[in-house]
Amino acid sequence: MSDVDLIIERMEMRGHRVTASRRRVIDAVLAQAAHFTVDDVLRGARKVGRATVFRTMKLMLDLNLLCRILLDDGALHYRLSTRGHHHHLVCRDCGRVEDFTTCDVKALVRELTRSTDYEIEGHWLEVYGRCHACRLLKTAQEAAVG
Amino acid sequence: MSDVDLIIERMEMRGHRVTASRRRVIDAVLAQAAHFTVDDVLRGARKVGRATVFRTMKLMLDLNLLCRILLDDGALHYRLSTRGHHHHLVCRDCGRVEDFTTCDVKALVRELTRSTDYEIEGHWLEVYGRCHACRLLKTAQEAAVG
DNA sequence: AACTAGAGTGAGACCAGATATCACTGACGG
DNA sequence: CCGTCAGTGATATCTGGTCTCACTCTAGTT
Repeated sequence: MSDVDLIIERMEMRGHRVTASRRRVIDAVLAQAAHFTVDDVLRGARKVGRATVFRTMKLMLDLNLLCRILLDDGALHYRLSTRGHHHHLVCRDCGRVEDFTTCDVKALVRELTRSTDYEIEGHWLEVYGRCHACRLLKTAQEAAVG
Repeated sequence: MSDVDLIIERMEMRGHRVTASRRRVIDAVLAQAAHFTVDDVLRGARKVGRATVFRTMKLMLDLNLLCRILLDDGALHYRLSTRGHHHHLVCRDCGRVEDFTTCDVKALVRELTRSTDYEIEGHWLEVYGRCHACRLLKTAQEAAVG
């Protein structure tokens, strides 16, 4: 099943109509890079009204078809997401993103529960770094200069 | 040393003047609850210009006197912070915050480095839950209804 | 004490991301 | 075929934040 079909199916499953406008937004979202802003989608879905783009993206967020990704400067971007709970490893240079699910927070949750007496219900984790390609590039540049 | 003095000292140490306007912003920040928006500070520092409030808070952010805290709805709030790297455990009901530093991400970093070949440089972690008081309140309310 | 460079200020314009309003459209069930 | 209601889009508005620019204040220099 293609991404488009999956998205459409999930929307219909929840009783939402897949109109021409929504379809255009979905197409524009699928055409984006690893992560993007609403504005990027707006530019990619020309004939669709601003409000509808925001509404459709919020809907996709609610249906877990999109997720948000926090850049290290505090900006929130969007990203396609067809799975559930996961985190992001973002390359600070090129913006490339790897999803990962192995956040072993059990130990942390246990300790926090004990020390603070909170009932812990969720967490948000983003990891930042530099991907292999960008690291190679950087060392090559440094070698050229030095 | 009081919080005010600490903040003033750190500002002066870095060559920034502590003017009357900045002083008013600092006072307004110190008067806030666990976390707050720029707008809250704006309301608390009446005679100071909007731009100056933003500038001063950014300065305090740069000097690690403030930190940002990501609420689970994606909103970014500010919080007083006199220490370095730490994370937040936020109560979803009352907004109370506990700081903690024990984020044992070493294992995660090792695994991600191995599996993705990124050089990992940083992370952002927020934990959400319900504090003891809010839990008590909730169970009391449920008992009253049921 | 007067001078001056430069940090800091504030009113206001502007910008981006997002929501609210409201008249309209168009798809579907009866 | 009609009524209903989800969805649409133009537009206004809001919020969080930056930019600009003329101004002020202050610390250091003569």
